[in-house]
Amino acid sequence: MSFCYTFEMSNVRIQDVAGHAGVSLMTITRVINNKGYVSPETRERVKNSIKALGYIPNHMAKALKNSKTGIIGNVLPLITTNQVFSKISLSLKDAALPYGFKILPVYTEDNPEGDEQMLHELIGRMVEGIIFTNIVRINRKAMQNVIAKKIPIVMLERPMNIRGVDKLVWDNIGGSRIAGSHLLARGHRNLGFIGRSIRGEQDEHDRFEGFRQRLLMDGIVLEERNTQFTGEYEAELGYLAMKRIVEQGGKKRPTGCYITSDILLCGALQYLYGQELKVPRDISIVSHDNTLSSMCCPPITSVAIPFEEMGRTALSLFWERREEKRTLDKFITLNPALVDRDSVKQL
Amino acid sequence: MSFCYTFEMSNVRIQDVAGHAGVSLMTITRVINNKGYVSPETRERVKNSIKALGYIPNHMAKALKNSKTGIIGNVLPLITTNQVFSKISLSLKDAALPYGFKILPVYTEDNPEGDEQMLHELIGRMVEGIIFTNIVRINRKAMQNVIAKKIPIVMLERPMNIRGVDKLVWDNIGGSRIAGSHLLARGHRNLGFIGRSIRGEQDEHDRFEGFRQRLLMDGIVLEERNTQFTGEYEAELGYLAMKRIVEQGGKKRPTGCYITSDILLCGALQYLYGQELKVPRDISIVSHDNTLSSMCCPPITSVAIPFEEMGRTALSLFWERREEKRTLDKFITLNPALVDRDSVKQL
DNA sequence: GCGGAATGTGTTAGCGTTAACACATTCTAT
DNA sequence: ATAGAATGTGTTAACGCTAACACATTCCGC
Repeated sequence: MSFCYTFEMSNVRIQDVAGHAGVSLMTITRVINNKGYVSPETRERVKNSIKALGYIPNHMAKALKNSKTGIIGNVLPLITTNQVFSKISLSLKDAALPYGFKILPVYTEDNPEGDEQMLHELIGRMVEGIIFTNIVRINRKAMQNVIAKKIPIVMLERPMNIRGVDKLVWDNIGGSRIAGSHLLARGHRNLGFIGRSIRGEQDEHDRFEGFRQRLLMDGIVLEERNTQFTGEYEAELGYLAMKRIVEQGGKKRPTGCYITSDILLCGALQYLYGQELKVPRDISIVSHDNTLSSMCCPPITSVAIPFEEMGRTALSLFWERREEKRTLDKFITLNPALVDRDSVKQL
Repeated sequence: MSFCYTFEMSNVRIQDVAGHAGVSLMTITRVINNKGYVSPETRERVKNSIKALGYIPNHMAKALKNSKTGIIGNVLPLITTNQVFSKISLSLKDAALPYGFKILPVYTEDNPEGDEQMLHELIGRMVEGIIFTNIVRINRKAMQNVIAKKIPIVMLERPMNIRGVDKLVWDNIGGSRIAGSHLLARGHRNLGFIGRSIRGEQDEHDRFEGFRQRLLMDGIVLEERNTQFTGEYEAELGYLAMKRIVEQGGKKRPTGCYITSDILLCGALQYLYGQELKVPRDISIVSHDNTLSSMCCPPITSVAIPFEEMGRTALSLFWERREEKRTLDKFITLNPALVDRDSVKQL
């Protein structure tokens, strides 16, 4: 009689707890949600019943009843080699915590139908906000349907041109300018550039333009043979790009080079390693992203993406629209900073 | 009258579609779920109404009604530098697709209370299975509560010793033996080892033991000064470990070295780079994980974790327990394979 | 021409939860 | 003493969906 077994029913409902504690189910809700009046004794009894039965609240039922899930969807491309995405996702998760929200990552399939399905997936799960990471080309109509539902939306890094959403990017032009300044400040005049593409997304275009323009400010023109566009972020393409720059340069090869992605950087360094060219002895290098650059041989000076600030800002944008009913779109640009790892030689 | 506006109500319910199409709501369900008889004309009309109203099924309500969510929880540690976890998570996602399941990643907080909360979170979301990645020390009682609910559970990489769950690991002993064999086959006799710890998790212990034993088979004893345990997977610690091995070895420093993690590898390579020691000219290296090793300078021969197979096997274990009502626990060990990148010199 | 199957649609109840209201009882201020 | 607030608990209906059942109508074989 006084033995207290833990009954492990497969599904303990509030109703069951109510029966066990000898009260109505509303009292249980009140204890769980800390709402309304419950006498201390009853509260204690209910708490014991909850423990005894191993009751676990059912989020689905709660969500259905309250139209609240406490979930923000995070749409991101599925790439494990590029840590940029996972770092952003992580920063979002951390930033969401104080607001009492959870981040639900979902991956783009990179086709218009998949987009629509993914958005339906999110809406169907009753997310209360959506944060898009690095998504450019999402089905426009599907997006507008979501916006019409008044769900706060934040677009990170590569926002699409659409109204009713907030945009948050870091300053790729500024970051690349900093990279250029750093190389110039240490006396480099003959410079190279390895990036993904100019005919691509805005961010990559900006990284090229920022660097080019900074050089121009000092009257330096980026030579065509020292400018390599790879088309994709792949180590192998970085390797080939650096190979071309070195081979085509001959004696006149650049003394310094800016590489717009740590993935490309890795490949480029592999080529240099094979050629017995040392950094920064034989060539100075600055990269962008600051993800893998700390792990490279040698560690590379890199333009750091402000991940934490990104997460925090994204969530405050979400919150403003949600709680403060802001309807005006915001477009925020964060400033990157250089992490110096001495991969640029003083000439 | 014939104009067809797209009404963007914030919440279109089946009921609304039913009203629009002039049928009862059951007919709508039948069309959506492709169940039961619906005449072609009615079906067409319903489909049009669904489109016109922009109806999106509510997963929460569905889940509540059907006790089915189509979601498998994936518990994993939150580390962005180590790609092992994200690669496993990705392989699970891909493997889950043909079964019609989605993977919901949740992160461990690394404290017993957090564990319990996280499990409650998953149960509350009505996941139909849980896959633990690299989780050793989870609140035992909380785990048993979950097992009692008959939710299929698979533990990957570092399974805890508990009944009622399936375990899936890769052969760390075998993998390290392969690493040893590779170095021995190319004539190396004076060998080094850099790993995390022997007093730690089983997997790291196995990686050490496998390597040590393979060497012993050829009568080679791993010298203590050539054996470095770092305690954590951090690049800096790999750097220091390699530094010690090289400095303490002097002229007798090892000709080859096995490093049990790509993170440690990166640090070790940075030290070698700084000392003008080239791989494999001055020292040969084999690593474990095959994540960053392809990005290193130079690319490093590595024991590859069979990520895809891991995902597929994990899901078939889940499926067996679920559909085929298997109750006997399974413990499966997968075999790693060496990816040769010529970072070991023939002596 | 009639029983049984196939076809097509509707009604009811309930998944687990909680807001809104209702109803007691006790306390407080005048 | 008594209105009104504070305290404590219960009842009802609904969130959006679908299984189970009910009820038509048409078709087919003998």
